[in-house]
Amino acid sequence: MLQIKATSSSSGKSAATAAVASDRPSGCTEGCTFFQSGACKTTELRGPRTKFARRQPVYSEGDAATHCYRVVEGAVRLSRILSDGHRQILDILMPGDSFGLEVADYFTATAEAVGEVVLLRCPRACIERRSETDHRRDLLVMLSRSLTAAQDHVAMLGHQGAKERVAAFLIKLAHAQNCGANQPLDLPIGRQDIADYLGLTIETTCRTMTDLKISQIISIPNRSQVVIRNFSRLEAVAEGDA
Amino acid sequence: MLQIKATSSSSGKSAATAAVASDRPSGCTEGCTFFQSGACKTTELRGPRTKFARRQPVYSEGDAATHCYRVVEGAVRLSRILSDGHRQILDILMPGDSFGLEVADYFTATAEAVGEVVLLRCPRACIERRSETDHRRDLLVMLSRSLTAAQDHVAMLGHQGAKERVAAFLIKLAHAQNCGANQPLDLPIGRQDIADYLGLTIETTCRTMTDLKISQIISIPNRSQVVIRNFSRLEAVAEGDA
DNA sequence: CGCCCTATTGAGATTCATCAACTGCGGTGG
DNA sequence: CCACCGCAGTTGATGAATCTCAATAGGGCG
Repeated sequence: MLQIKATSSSSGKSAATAAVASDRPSGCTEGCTFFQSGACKTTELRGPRTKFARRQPVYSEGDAATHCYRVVEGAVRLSRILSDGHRQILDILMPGDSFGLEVADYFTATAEAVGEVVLLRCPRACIERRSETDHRRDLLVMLSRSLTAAQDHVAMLGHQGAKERVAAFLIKLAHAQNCGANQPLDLPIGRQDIADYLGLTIETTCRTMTDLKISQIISIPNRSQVVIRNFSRLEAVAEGDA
Repeated sequence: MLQIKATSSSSGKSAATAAVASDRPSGCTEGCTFFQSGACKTTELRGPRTKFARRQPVYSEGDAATHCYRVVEGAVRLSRILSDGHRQILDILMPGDSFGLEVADYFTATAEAVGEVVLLRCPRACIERRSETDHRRDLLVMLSRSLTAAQDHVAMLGHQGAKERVAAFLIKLAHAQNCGANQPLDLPIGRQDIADYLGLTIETTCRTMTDLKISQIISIPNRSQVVIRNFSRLEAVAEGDA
């Protein structure tokens, strides 16, 4: 299996290279809306932005946790390389999602831009300093959401088969994109990434998708799009009523 | 397979029955040290305590999230029942661990006492009200720790085989109990619980443990204890160098 | 046009789940 | 004290699902 090794040196300021706006080391000031609308997925966000190119690491596992981020445009994948060389994708972050919120000195996962990505970037010092209740609360909400997502992930990996996993993934994507039946659904990541997210091999992922295609539940116009033909049958597959 | 159905009605105040101390609905006051020493695992904690008997639910999935908790004595298991009836244990909480911190209206998992358990119980209103920076920060630390634990869990379930999972579980337990080689390690939960935590069947869990025993890596004096004979070999197994 | 990379399909090996039987221990009651 | 029961754990045999290795296809780009 093709294993994607860490695509960057694991040390140091991987994020600094593509900074678009200067980040004042003392924290984001009046302009920054990082904490605003913590519960809102689609908001115009002001404040220092940073752009990342395809495959560029935002930060790597072990880097000093100096900033936290929110996705404005594009998608980011959170992953870890396990000791056996395999990669586990912990989360796919879409616009509105926050990450890097760990209250720890060093990041415990690697964050990489999937395609072109625009991020809102907030120095950790900012969080320490800002004591306004609302901001703190928003931070709690974001962390809490990440926790629930991780627990959902655990539940899925624990006792579900390949069909259930792939179906659940497609449904989750459809919800995130607000995409109904018979509308094209964009896959933000490739097959290998999907496989690493679902804890499967790329082959099993492929086969399962073709099975769904043969069953007329989805169609696959091209490699980066899927159309859900029959939502309820897809949901049935996700529930294990295959 | 024996499936443990939710052991309580899924509605309402499952936690109230065994309350030892009265909980003032307006929040825990001066006496409560829920937030103190958020980073410390072994601390004397003051404040309202609650005792739970073996198998008693602390709260159930779907209950209103009115309180959060910290384990003082004993162990608590966090679990979900999946749509196919299977159970996934999300976490085993030991003394010092906090849970129920979700910033949501309803709990997304069930918490049950494994044996006799003593908990510290803090009304959610308390969190909303207390704006002291340190408390907020402690809450963030606790949530952050839960998130990292869940991500570790995901990484394990994603790409590891049965041997790796069981070995990693034993090592994790040993660390939690500060237990070295050739010392008896207490298993706080039974085989079925271990299996549900590791995403395996009880049979596979058993077999894997006997394999470890045959390999002289561990010994099993009785069903609730394990002795790690060779720590480094166990670690090797956990890393996949079986 | 040809190359590269990703995705797909095929065949065989391996692991784990499933179904089923049995063991060992603790408690209960004759 | 022993017989019995019940439960948690263990072991065995089998099959299904997934991984692995290998070959092929297809799309984008110089």
